[in-house]
Amino acid sequence: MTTLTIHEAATTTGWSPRMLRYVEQLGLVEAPRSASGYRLYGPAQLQRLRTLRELLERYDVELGDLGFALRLRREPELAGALDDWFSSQLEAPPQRPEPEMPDSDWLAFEQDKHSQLLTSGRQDTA
Amino acid sequence: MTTLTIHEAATTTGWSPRMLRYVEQLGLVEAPRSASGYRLYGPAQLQRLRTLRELLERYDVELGDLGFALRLRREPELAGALDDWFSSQLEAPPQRPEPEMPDSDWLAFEQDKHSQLLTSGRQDTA
DNA sequence: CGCACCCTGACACGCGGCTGGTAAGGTTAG
DNA sequence: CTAACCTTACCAGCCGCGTGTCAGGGTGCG
Repeated sequence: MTTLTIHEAATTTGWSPRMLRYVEQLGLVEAPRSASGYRLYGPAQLQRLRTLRELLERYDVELGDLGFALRLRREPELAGALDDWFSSQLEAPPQRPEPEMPDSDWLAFEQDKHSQLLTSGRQDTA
Repeated sequence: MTTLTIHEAATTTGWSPRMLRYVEQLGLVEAPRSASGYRLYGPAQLQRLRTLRELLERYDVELGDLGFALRLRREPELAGALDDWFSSQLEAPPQRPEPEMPDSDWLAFEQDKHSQLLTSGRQDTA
């Protein structure tokens, strides 16, 4: 069995147990649990924790940023809305149709749907 | 000339002049300047500011998050690194449909999957 | 000319994220 | 049984974000 307890995982990855739980709470590295609820860190989780650390210092990003990036992946509509908003800044002409973009078809669909939602200016909510 | 000064733009978009400068500092909405340095808000900027506001409240994101999203668009290397990291284990735990499964079983399943990811997923700076 | 606006920079302040620590209780192994 | 772990939940200090405000100086227009 190549799984470590949270304390062991902490010492070998340079995080604190507290932060391991926090990182899990952010949804970034979730350790499987034993039958009684103990977190079990396997090689995959350890590797992920180390690369996470690497990411943070190499690019000077914060856990919260990664949490947001995660959210973008879990909420395509949000990602689409942002895509749309950012693209409205570029003076480039309507370059909507992508020639080679297989996996993002469904995403493009979402974007369109929500861009219309957003640009249909309704700010009367009070 | 359909440009507004920062104070006018503020009152018509619901931001404060202070926040307009802050938003610009984050790189989110940059207004062109007059010869003497005054910010000139045109229809495009005003629309962008309103949509930004809409984004923030509709999806409950923060300006800092948007700043990070902007950074992702300006630093493809960072975006790639995140892509890489997330793809090494991205599943949706809250959506796992299995009703009840012995802990040890799905634990083994997870670990197996992750080991495979690790051994085969040699990310050679893709 | 004067007033009202703009600029940048700086300080202030509340709130919430990050991180540690601790308490109360369950689990594992000797 | 005991000791050393683990769990969750809470409280506390630090710090940065969001925001207001002020100071010192420039601009535009009646």
